[in-house]
Amino acid sequence: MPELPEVEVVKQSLQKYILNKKLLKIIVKNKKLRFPIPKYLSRELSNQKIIKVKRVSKYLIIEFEDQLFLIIHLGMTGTLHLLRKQNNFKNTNLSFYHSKSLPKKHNHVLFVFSDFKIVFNDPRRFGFIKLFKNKKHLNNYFSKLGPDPFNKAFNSKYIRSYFNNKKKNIKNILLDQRFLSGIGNIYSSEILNYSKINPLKPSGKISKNEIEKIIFFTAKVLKRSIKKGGTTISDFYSVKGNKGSYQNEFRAYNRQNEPCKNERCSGTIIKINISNRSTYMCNNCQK
DNA sequence: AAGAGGCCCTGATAGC
DNA sequence: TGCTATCAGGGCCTCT
Repeated sequence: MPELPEVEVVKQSLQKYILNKKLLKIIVKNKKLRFPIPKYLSRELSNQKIIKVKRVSKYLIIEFEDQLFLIIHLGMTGTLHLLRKQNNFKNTNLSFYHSKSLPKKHNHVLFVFSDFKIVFNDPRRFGFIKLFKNKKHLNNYFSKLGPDPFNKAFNSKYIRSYFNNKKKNIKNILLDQRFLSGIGNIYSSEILNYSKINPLKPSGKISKNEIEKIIFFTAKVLKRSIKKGGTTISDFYSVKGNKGSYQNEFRAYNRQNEPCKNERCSGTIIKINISNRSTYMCNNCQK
């Protein structure tokens, strides 16, 4: 599910609550995720202070003191939820935790802080959590990823040399995290519709002008989506439980049989299948 | 060696 | 209040 904008939204909301806070402990309710959650996680991270919250590609990186780096990938359906502690019962010591959006099932991990908890929920279990004990191991893990779309390294020269005679179609290239990190199935369709490029076009045949469009619209689409709180199709929420609204601005994704929104285009959005994934494109202007 | 395809998993929805 | 098939935001692995 979550692509770069959604992970960025989660990062920004998460950071408000956990930055400079001490994690008391981690409770693992169900260790079965994409990779099993290691047993030593709570032991290593208990009573450690969080000094930085970052996003790299579709990964969240929570940095603790003493070179401990916790990586969270949300997979298709992973979400983080804030549970606030509230003391609303006068004359008693009773307290309860409140969340705006916490599902009842598939709450895998609880990160416990002094007056709130963060819950990692993931029905499909494609998400995962990893711990790296020094920066070298962390950097090594990310070394195969292509540039972030907002990084200057994602430029015309880099793209041209990467595309160099490649036969792989442009849609699959955009999804390839070794080329560019952070784009997924929704935003690849959006970017190619704005850029008026056929998703099946071999990347080696993409013109210099089209490369400029890809750079421009990638930044435009992703920034706009972050501004709108990401895309919520069914179950994406910020840590605070807010839904995104970028789905209201879709130009291609989920719009089959509807008119293309590009200026002076009378085409229709169609749904095609590329490598077993739905792809949306205009049958007129995406050449 | 690049590229295609299978697979991991649960839940929602459509059609019978 | 059935059953079955299909599809869903990702990415790793294997095979050719």
